[in-house]
Amino acid sequence: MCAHCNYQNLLEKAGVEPTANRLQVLAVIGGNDAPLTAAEVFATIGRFHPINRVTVYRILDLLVRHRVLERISSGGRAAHFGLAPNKYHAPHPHFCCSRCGAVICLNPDSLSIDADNLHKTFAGEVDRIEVLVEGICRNCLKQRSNH
Amino acid sequence: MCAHCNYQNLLEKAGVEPTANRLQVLAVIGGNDAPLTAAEVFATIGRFHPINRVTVYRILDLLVRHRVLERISSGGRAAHFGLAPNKYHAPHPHFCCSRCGAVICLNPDSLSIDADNLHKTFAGEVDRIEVLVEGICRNCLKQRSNH
DNA sequence: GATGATTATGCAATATAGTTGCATCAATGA
DNA sequence: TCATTGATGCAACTATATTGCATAATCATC
Repeated sequence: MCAHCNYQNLLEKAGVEPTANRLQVLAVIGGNDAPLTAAEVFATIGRFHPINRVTVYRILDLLVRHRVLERISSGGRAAHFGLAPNKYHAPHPHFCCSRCGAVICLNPDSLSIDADNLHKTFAGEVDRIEVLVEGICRNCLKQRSNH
Repeated sequence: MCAHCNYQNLLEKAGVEPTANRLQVLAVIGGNDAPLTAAEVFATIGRFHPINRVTVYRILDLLVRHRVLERISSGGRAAHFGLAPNKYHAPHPHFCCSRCGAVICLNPDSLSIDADNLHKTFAGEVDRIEVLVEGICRNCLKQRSNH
């Protein structure tokens, strides 16, 4: 767990019951340095506690709606989930390897975005700006040069 | 068709045979002001020419690999496809309405990104930076205020 | 042209990711 | 204790995408 995050508190502040399953989901996601898919969360929890696949989907949905988690579009088919930005976690872009599919978090200040123009001119409501960097990851580059 | 794009040329320059199906796919996508899903491309072409669903998927894949099209992560489940940026089409962010799922193209200069830091420090290869703005579109805002 | 190789397409089956409907269980308040 | 609400489980289902293999079209060579 990150020193600043008490998962129980996070859930309560967001207005959702801190059930055992929800705490599990949050702990698994918070304990990883990269966003995870629903299937990964399910498999990880399932190694120690029985839980239903659908329950995982429902909890992920709920926590995204309550802004505890954020849903990250990964380039691939499955959505990834990470802790939502908050006081202690700055929003940051994600990298997605188009060869192996790995999704990793980038440093919050690796990119800077100026969205003034958007906010001034866009007629809808802007909730979130997601940045996805696509390319070939370090490992895949290495492998590619090995033949 | 956009004045600057001859689809036949686009395909030839990209090194792919300009078959009738490929031209169809490209024309449908190029003729729309917002990126389309595979299903939408399939349905649109299918109104006039018989084509197989799988063929559409394969053509989309091929054209993305050859950088004629770009795959846009839409927040929702289905990928969207638009013309890839080129001399005449600046890369631009996309907006995705979290209520109705609509995906629309934003003005290229509604956002400006500084990626120097990323390029200087990231150990992998960066091919593309995708920006997805999430929120509520104008129409949905209007509907929401109507009750 | 005819012939063989390569590429493109079609079709059926399958895989993957996510969703729905309904039953049950647990917690909460009257 | 009972009724109500919310959380979870389970099975079936939907949407999206992919695979394997057969056929058709195209291209290069004779």
